[in-house]
Amino acid sequence: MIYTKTGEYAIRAILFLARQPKESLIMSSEIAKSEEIPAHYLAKILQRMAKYGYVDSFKGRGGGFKITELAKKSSILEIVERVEGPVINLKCVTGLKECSDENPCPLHEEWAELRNRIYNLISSKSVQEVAEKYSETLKRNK
Amino acid sequence: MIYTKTGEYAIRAILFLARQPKESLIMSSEIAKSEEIPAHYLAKILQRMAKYGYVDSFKGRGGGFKITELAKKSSILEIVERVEGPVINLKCVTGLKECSDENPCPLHEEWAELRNRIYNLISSKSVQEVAEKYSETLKRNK
DNA sequence: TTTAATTAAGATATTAGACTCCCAATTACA
DNA sequence: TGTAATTGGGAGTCTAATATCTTAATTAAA
Ligand code: SF4
Ligand code: SF4
Repeated sequence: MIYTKTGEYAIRAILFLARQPKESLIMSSEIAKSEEIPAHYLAKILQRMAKYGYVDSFKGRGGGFKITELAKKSSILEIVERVEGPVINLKCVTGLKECSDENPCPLHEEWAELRNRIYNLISSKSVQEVAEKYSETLKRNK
Repeated sequence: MIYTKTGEYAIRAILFLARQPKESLIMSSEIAKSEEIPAHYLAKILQRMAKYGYVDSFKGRGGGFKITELAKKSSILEIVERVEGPVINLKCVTGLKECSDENPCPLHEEWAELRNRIYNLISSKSVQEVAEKYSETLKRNK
C-alpha cells in the first residue's frame, strides 16, 4: 500500500461520489456501506474533506455529500496528501538510511525511475478522468 | 516506504554485516550505532534473524553476529518477508477495494507493470550482490 | 411544533508497531 | 574463580493510526 487507510478511504469515497449522478446527495452511511468502510471513521474523513473543499455537505434530513468541482479537477495524489498528512512515504524501496546522493545503493537508479512513474501515475490524471473511465468499464461489463 | 521499520532495520543490518571482512564478529550494539538503529530493538531483530538462519550468533564476551551463506544468497524481499510477516503490502497504488479482475480501475494496467518491476528489483538480486556493488561505490567515493 | 434524519464535533477505546527494560544464560578474560 | 561483556528472551511502555461512541446542531417532514 502506498498510502494509509485514511488516504485509501478518502480516495474510494471521492471516486464513489464522482460516479454518482450530477447533483445527487449521498449519505455518509451509504458510501460506507457500498465501499465497506467503517461508517463513523468515514464520517470523520468526509468532515475533513468538506473543510478542504473536496465535498459539499448538507446537514439534516435529506442531507448528504456531493463532490465539488475542485475535487474533480484534483489528482488522487493531491487529495491523499491533503487528507493523510504532508507526504506519501515513497522515499525508497529499500528504505536504507545509508544512502546519499554521492553514495547511492545499487538499487537506486531503477528505483528512482519507478518512484517517478508511480508519482506520475497518481498525479497526472484528475479524479474526474479516473472516475469516468472506471464507470465505462463497469458499464461494459454489466 | 515499501516495508515497515522492522524490515528496513533487518535489511540495513544484514547489508552492513555483508560488507564486513569475512568471519569477523560484529556486536549488535556496533551495528546499531553505525546504522543509527535503536539498539535494543535491533537486538530483537537480530535474534529473530539468528533463528531464521540469516545470521550466526555468538554469546558471551567477544561474541557478536556474522552473516550466513543463506542470507548472502537470499534476496532482500525474502528476508524482509520473513522478518516482518507474510507479505509486503504492495497490492495497489490506489488501494481501491472496488477493483476486480473483470473491473480493473483505469490505473491498473500501468500499476501492475510497476508493481512487478518493484518486486523484481528487490527479489532478483542477492544480498551479496547488492552489498558488493555498494562497497565498490563507497570505495570509489572515498 | 414535534419528531426523525442527517452532519459536526469531541471524547474514548482498540490495536499494532516501535521501542525500552530487566534479568538469565553464556563466554572470555583478569 | 570471579567479573565483565555479550546474546537470549520475556514483559512492559509509548505512540499513532484506526475505530467507536455520544451528544449537539441543523434541517425536512409529519
Ligand atoms: S540509494 Fe536510493 S534506492 Fe538506495 S537506499 Fe537510498 S534512496 Fe533507496
Ligand atoms: S484495479 Fe489495480 S490499480 Fe486499480 S484499485 Fe484494483 S489493484 Fe489497484
